[in-house]
Amino acid sequence: MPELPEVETVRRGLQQNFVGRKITKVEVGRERTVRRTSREALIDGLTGVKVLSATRRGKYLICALDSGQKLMVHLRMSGRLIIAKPGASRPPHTHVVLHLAKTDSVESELWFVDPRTFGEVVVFDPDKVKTQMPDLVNLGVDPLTDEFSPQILQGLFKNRRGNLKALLLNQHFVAGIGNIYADEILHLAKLRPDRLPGRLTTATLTRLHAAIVEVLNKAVVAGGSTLKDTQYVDLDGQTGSFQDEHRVYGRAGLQCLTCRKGRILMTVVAGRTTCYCSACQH
DNA sequence: AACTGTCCCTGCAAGC
DNA sequence: TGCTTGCAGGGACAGT
Repeated sequence: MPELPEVETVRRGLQQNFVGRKITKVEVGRERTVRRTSREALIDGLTGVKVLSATRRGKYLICALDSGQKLMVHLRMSGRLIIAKPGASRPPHTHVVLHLAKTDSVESELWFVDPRTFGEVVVFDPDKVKTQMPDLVNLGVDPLTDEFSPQILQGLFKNRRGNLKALLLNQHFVAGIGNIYADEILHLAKLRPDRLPGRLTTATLTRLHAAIVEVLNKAVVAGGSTLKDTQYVDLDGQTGSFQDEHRVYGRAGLQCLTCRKGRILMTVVAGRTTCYCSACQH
């Protein structure tokens, strides 16, 4: 499922294949994908417009447009952005198609494909972000920015109750961590998912901070994780390889690869399937 | 206020 | 074999 590393990989693809190009035509199939506004709003907002940049905040992709508006794409569970040649056969669940003007005499299309239809495509006015995109305003710190430090983490976790994993998954605190990377991060930091965030020492928080940065950066280098379930691929249709480096996710019942002593347990924490080592996570 | 549970949706896999 | 059932999960929202 697209989390920060997958979204960052897609962003890099957009940088290569989408930024600088002009959108000549917009097709919207399923209206649920544009539910925040409307089919007409997306078509009006994108037709004839040039793309200036592709940035990311947490799991949100944001492209600045020469109209002054911005394009937001969220892949949610099963969304994919694919660059394709005009006329290529579109996969099932291709809900939005952007036709791009020729560059170097090559025409192409950007497809938004999303079987589970949780994903979203929106054009919004940056001046009205508070009312049009409240979730974007309430987003926490992005862990791959310089702003993210052990001190910031300490401030966010201070006096927090609930459990550690739920806090990692809460996008209002740290933005971009989903279920897979939360489990991998907690394993690397040697912390149980049910630890109390407010009780962690400075040394432990420093270790957790380092684990967040390390896991996410390694996953970005690997091009994200592709699972059987959602078949995440990048803009060119390439799979990621970080699933080969997973140490706990999807390994329930197996021996721990890190300590070789414990077994990987599977429980439910914060309403999500959770895998951790019974021996080396405390 | 802060935390937990439910829902949205489809494809796939397990079980009868 | 062919059906039904359950599960996967990001984030909004309702409930406690």
